[in-house]
Amino acid sequence: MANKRIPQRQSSITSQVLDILIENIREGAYEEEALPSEYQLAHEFEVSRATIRSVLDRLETLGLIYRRQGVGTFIRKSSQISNPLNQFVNFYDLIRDNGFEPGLEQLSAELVNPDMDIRERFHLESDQRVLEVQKLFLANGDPIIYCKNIIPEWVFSGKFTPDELLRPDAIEPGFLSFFEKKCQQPLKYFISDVRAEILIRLPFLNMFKHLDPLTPVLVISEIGFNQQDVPIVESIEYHPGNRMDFKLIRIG
Amino acid sequence: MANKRIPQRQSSITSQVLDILIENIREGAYEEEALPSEYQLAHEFEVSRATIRSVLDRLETLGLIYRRQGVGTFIRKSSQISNPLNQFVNFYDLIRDNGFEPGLEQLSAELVNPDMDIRERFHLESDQRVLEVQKLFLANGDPIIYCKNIIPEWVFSGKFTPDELLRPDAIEPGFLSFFEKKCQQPLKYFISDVRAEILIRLPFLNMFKHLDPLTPVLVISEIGFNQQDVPIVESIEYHPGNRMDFKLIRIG
DNA sequence: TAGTGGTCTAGACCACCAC
DNA sequence: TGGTGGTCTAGACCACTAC
Repeated sequence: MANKRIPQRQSSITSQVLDILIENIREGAYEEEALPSEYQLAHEFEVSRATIRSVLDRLETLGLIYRRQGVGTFIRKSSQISNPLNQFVNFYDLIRDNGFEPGLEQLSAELVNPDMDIRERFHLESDQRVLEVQKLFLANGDPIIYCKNIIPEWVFSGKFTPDELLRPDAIEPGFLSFFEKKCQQPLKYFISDVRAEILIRLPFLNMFKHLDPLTPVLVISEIGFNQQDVPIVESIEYHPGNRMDFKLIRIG
Repeated sequence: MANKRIPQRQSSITSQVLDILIENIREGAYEEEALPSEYQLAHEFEVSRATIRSVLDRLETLGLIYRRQGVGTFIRKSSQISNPLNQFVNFYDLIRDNGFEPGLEQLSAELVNPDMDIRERFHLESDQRVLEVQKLFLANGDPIIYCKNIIPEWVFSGKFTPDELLRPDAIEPGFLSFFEKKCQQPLKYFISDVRAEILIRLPFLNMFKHLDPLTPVLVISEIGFNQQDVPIVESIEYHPGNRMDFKLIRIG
């Protein structure tokens, strides 16, 4: 039960331990759903118990584990499938985790002059453009999520030729690493807004022809911020028909 | 700028500091939206910096503050209005915070024999009953949230006469303190599920007669667990028409 | 009683930012 | 350069659970 991997100083020790533990949990290490004790983990990873505890705190708010005082730390089995409302999530992986064959279709990608609304949201001058990408995620070939991303030009300017940028694989899969690796602007947090809609009231009805126009649609609009708290992306996601679970854990 | 209140050992120091800071923030103390530095707070409250940091961590995930390395800790102004998807929330207060006059109408309250579904969810034997409460929250007199609570009898048995229990003010307002104070079973966490629906497909259409039957409805079903991870309440909330913001902050 | 998680401390060093 | 938040340590004591 020893961990071969011991964190090195490059990114923070905490985030390395976090990654390792998440991987271990997903791979089904840890028999009986019980993690080693905090003392043991601290010893195995050669870090202090405080560090281990901060990692376990993260795992707890993510809903991956629960802890019982005097007993131990356990894997929350029901939540092996990630709950996208609690964490940054890659839809491609999420669809696969839900047992479907994921697919992606890029509908459009263009540099446009934003309207006033968008300009204000991103604090843009009137001559600055934004990249607008529309795409469709598929599950077993069926459209399941319609998604629209808006990214101000300054975020990626100079790093891509227009050609590279508009290619379907420029951003996805790996939305998050696009910002981190390619733009050197990792996302720090999202502010999201959740609401309900009806398919017939939405402008892209035609993409979901196979669905009843009265299908309810869960709409999540998110604004992503970089380390300096500057908004660098807006993402609006439409989930018709409640085909996926949106779980959420709130800890008092 | 000194804090008159210094935490005493009764509940945890952390949660006392948390309460005080939340109160200070809501009251608009802290000029310029900047909190004192962590060292200063530690000194004012006479606790260690680690304790202060764990409190600030909580405030950050609640979306109440943000931190800038090398600069300071600031109040997130946009989020003075609480985001109920991130924290335990009292709808009564939430409605008031959104600028409406809150109201509450209890539609029914009865002890019933649960169906199989509920029995399984709460691990109940077939002779155990549950309290089922239906209520309507009002904003300026208009119904705005329809809510159904289910609580197994063992949670409160022996603590109330049937008469007390079925009174409209037995549970609300102060849903959370009902469990903490009256049942001695504070809620530790909720697992929620978020989905979209359409008013016309729901069985209580008649309560929202003034609304278009095609109004979209945000549905949040939650199961609340006590300190021993035993489910003690189910709450299903229907929010027609997106009249309130459901904000959410996710931190990477 | 032994072992677990929960809380808290005191102190160190780093990374970042403004001046 | 000084002050801020970010990370990490080592150790203490408490509260709870199981045996």
